[in-house]
Amino acid sequence: MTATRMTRQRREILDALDTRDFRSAQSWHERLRTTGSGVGLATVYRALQALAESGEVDAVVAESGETLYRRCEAGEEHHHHLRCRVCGKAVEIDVPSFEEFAARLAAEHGYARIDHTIELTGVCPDCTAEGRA
Amino acid sequence: MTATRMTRQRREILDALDTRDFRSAQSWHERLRTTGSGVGLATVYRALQALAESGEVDAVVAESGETLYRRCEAGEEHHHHLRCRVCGKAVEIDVPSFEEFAARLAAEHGYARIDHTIELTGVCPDCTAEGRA
DNA sequence: TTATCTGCAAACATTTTGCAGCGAG
DNA sequence: CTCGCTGCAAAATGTTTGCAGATAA
Repeated sequence: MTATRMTRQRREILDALDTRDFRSAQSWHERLRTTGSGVGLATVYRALQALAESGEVDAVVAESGETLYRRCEAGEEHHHHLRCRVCGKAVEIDVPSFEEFAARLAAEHGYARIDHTIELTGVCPDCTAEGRA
Repeated sequence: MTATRMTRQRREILDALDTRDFRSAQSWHERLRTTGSGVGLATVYRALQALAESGEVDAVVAESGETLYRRCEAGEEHHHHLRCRVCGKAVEIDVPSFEEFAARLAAEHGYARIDHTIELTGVCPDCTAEGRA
């Protein structure tokens, strides 16, 4: 049996994740240190991985190859994001009928165990205003 | 002014790329060596980068964080892929009206300079048959 | 008690860069 | 002749792992 211990570090990470931004493991770690926590980087990586696996956080791979994490809404199901390339802020969007479309397409080509990723990126209103892009 | 010289290495890389598979830079490099070419790994990275920038190859980021490259059809426009998670084989697909959908959505949220990535993955018929997944 | 978690440092994998020499134009 | 390209090896990045000690349950 695999348990999951709620350690101080784990709690701190969960707390820090309580924002709507997608950030890299390193970024979260930095934020934690700033906030006074002494969590180790490896621990952050391990925790985020575990959380992603159990579905408590979303993970997306950026163009740079970094993996970005963000807290999921509780009980949330499959969804997609529109993320700002500059500040990382993301809004959740609804892609109606896409699941269905993907399934049909997959069947057509004989592919099994289909999965899909839709990444929408742009520059959010704030960043546009500040000319940061 | 920036020129682009057609060297032996560049030609070899372009030739090797003449297949429909998405592969990592390292994988293409390995293939080149097998084929008898002595191109250096750094050169392959630099060439693929340049080619991706000029639109001659497609680049996608895998879940592992690796960047995968594939030759583009000449004059091809925006399109998407259904890629096999096991062998990497990809078929091109058409996602009707998605561009339009993305644009509308972006406007709704005030996001500018929208871009999107749709990655469909699955296990292709061959790999399913061979129980490789 | 004891299996899991933690921190650290070392190991890894992928990609980038510095530099001296080569060679396309 | 020039300036971009190449190979090599070193460096940078992002992430993972081994291990001994700490600690939830």
